[in-house]
Amino acid sequence: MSIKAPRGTKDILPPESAKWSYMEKKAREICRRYNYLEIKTPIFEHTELFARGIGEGTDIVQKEMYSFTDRGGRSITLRPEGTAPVVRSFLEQKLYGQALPKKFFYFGPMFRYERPQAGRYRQFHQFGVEVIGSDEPAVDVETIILGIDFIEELGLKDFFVEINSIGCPKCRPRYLDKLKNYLEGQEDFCSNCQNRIDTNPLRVLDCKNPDCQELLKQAPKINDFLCAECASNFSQVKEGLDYLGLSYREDPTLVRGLDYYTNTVFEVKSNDLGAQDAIFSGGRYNGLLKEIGDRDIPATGFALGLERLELLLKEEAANFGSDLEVYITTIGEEAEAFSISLLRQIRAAGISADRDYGGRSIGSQMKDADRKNANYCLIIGSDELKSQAATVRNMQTGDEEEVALKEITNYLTKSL
RNA sequence: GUGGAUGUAGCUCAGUUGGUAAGAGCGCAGGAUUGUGGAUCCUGAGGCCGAGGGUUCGAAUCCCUUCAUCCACCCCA
Repeated sequence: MSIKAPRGTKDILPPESAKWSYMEKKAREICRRYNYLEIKTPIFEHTELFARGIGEGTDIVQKEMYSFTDRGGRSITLRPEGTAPVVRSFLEQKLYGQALPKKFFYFGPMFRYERPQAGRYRQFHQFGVEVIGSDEPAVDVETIILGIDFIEELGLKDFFVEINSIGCPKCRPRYLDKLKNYLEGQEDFCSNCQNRIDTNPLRVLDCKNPDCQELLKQAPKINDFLCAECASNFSQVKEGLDYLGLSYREDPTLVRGLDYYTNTVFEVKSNDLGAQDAIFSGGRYNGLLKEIGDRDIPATGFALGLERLELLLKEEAANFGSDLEVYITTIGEEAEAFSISLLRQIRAAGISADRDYGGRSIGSQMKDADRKNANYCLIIGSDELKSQAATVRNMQTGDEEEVALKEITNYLTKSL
């Protein structure tokens, strides 16, 4: 094999693909219950959308984007995340003229140029929700609990929620000043952190270096600097989560890698993943619509990594495949020819049915039926053609019964 | 982008100091059972030993390069 899938991409084959269908089906069902409607946006956008939306200084924009120049000389980027495109669409289609907020969900592939690792791919898939046009803490709470419902109904138990508020453009600068002052007074931060003190001091907070973490214990906490509005907003979010009985950890060092966040940010992590342990995360991005479209409209949402979720669903793979209901084995050419119309008739009745195409021995056909986990085998040979009946074999019990051909779909429908 | 580990049959893996070493199990195909699956037994197909180059009389084995995978860092979904 000379041509392989590009680095960081992968094929999703049966039976694994059944798990993906199941995850998507479940997500759609939850969204229906919460009255979130699907939005589909292009897989590529103008590079500028992400540069401005996500932030020029972020890792995503600086080193992770799949960007190229198209034949018309435009700079195009394969979307690295879903929020900026949804916001672009909202603004372009002038949805702000409708009753707000608008509640959307989306599915689809995202692209980031990174070294692949457990739970991290260059093409990966996200399920996300966005609520545009409300500043109510109740909306933040709703998106979080929607995501929690989703993963809980898929059977996940071993996860935890971390939340924080990173304030707004009114109160954050005051905090950043204080933080910067403190950080500059320390000598012993790692080189990475040293660089960030100037470029993005907030990001110093989530450095994983234990020495840095130690130094950060004394650092000023943003919670002490939130303006009255942000503080009230944050406590209402926490109150909402309390009402719902959702336990969470407040983590004052939780900040996000994307520039557009304001107020509430959160991450939901698993204990069963490797270093890439975030299942879904998000928060409020009240500044993004202004940044992209000069309209001051608040919004909030999250994105969930489907590959990571799928890793956590690995063990129950067997539950997601569906068995074949009927397998037709034939003996002789006449029976084989006849089975074509019988198959269609059975399939038309809504029953899944298949056959062997190799003209093989009855034994081989039965073996194939067994491998496909068929519930019933129909045996059609010259005897059956003569009597216009089929031998129906229950593959679990081995019991066999003669059933008239014109009764066959009724019989199968009742038995299955 | 940085560091470490690993690439041998469809899958999981053996392969000794470089020298009859291209192997096993599972899976697949056929048969024992030509009209009956699962168990057992028999037979068979399937490999450029990741790729390229080098050292050597001789390379799956040693060296270099490259590609890929896994893990960690960075960062995130």
